[in-house]
Amino acid sequence: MLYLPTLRAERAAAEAALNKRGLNGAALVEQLLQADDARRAAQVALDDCLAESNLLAKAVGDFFKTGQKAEADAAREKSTALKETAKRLEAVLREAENALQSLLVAVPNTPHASVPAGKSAEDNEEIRSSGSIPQLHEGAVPHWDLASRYNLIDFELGVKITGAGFPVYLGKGARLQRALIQFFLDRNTAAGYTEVQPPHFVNEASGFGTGQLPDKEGQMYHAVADNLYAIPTAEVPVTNLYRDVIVDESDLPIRHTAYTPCFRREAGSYGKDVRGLNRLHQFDKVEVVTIDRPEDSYGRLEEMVQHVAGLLDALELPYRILRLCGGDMGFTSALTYDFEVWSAAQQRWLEVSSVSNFETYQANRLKLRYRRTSDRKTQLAHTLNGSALALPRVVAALLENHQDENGIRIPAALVPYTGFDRIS
RNA sequence: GGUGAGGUGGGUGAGAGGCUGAAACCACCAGUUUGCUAAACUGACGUACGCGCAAGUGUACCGCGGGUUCGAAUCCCGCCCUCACCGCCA
Repeated sequence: MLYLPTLRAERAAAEAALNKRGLNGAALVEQLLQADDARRAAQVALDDCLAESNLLAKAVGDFFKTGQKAEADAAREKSTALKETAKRLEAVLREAENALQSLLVAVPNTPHASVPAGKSAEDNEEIRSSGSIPQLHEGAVPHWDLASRYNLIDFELGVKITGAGFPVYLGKGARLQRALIQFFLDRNTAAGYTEVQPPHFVNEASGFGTGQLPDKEGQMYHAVADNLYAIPTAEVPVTNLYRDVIVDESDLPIRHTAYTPCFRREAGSYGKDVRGLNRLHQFDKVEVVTIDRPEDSYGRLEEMVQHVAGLLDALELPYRILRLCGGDMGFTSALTYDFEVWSAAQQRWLEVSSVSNFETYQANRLKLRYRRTSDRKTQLAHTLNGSALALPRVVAALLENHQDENGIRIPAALVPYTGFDRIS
C-alpha cells in the first residue's frame, strides 16, 4: 500500500515509476490524491462538528453543577441536534475512507529507479550469469524420468492420496529434501539470519499485511471453517511477526530465516510449466526476511543477492540473475532480482529464487515502524525477502545437471548433509 | 467439546457515567550527581489522522462493531480473541 505523504511529496517520481509497469501513473496518482483530499475534507468537517459537540457536553455538565437548569436544557437540545449532523458527516467520512482504501489496495508498488520499463519476461534485464552449462551425455533425461528411475519421487502416489502437485518423496529423494533444507538453514544462520519456525496457517490480518489479501485470495488454500489460510511462503508469517510493531532503530537490521512448506493453488497453470517438479501445490522453501532502515535497504538487497548466489555456487549449479522489468514484477515489490538455474535436460531456465525490496509498501500495511534514535520519531521501515532457496526446481536442476550414465553426483558441499555422494 | 475468568498505554495494573488520554509501579529517553558503573534525584514520556509558517491545536483510539445518554474505558446488545480447569488426543 503506497504511503500517501510520500506520494504527495514525490508525485512526479511516483507517476514515472508506475508508468514502468505499463500503467497510467499520472491518472492513478491523481485518483489517489483526489480520494485523499475528499477524505481529508470529510474528516475536517466531522472533527469540527465533534469538537462543538464536546464543548456542549462539557457545558451541560457545568450548567448542572451551578444549577443553571434552563441553560443546561438549551445546550442539551442543541447537542441532540448536532448528533444528527455528526452521524451524517461520519457516514460521508466512512465512504470517503472506503473509496480511498479500495483504490490504495489496487495500486501496486512504485518500481525503483533501476527497474527497466517493460511488459513481460522478455524485458527483464540479465545482471550476470555464473557457472558453466553442462554437456550432458547421450540419453540424458529430464528430472521426472530420473526421479522414477532411481525411485526418488512418486508423483502418482501423491495424486492418489491428495492430488496432482503433491509429490511423495522416497528414500534418497526424501533425504535429499531434508539435506537441502538443513544446508540452506545452516548457511543462512551463518550469514546472520536468525532461524524462526512460524505457523503454517495465518489469519486474515496477516494475509493482508504482506499483500496476499485481498487481491491474491484465489491463490491460497483457505480453511473456511476457521478462516485461516495455508501460507504460500514463509514471508507471510515471518514478516507478520512485526505487524503493529515499533522497533528500535538500534535493533535494525532484523534478519530471519525460516523453513516452511508452501501451499499454492496455482489456479490457471497448465502444460509443460507444471511437469514434474516445475510447479507444485505443496513445496519446501527456506526463506530469508530482512527489515531495515530506508537508507540501508538497497545495500541489504545486494547482500541478500550475494548470499543467494553463494548457495547456488555451492551447489555447482549454473544460474543467471535477472532484474525484473516493471511489468513482470510482483504487485508489492519495488525491485526484484530473480535467480534462474539452467535445467540442462529440459533446456530451459527455472526460477529458484526471487529477492525483493518492498520498501514501505508492506510496512505501511503492517504498520511496521521503527523509532529513530536521533529524534525519537517513528518512521515506516523497509521490508525485504528472498528465497534461499525453493527446493523443487533446485532438485530438478541438481538431478538433471549432475547426471551421468550411471547415476547422479551430489555436490561436495551437500554430501555431509545427504550422507551419500551418489544416487544410482 | 464443556465450564469459568478476562481483554486498559512498551510491561504490570488501577479506574466502574462528566474531575480520565487515562493513577501507580516498572521499562525507555534527557539531565543532575559520579573516577567508571551502579544507586539516588529531577524532568520528559502512547498512536494515528487533520489544521497551522511556527509556538500550538482539533478529532479518534481502553479487543472489534452497534446501542443508551447532552456526555461512555465505565451501562446494554452482538461478535472476536486470550487464559484457566475438565474431557479427548499426537
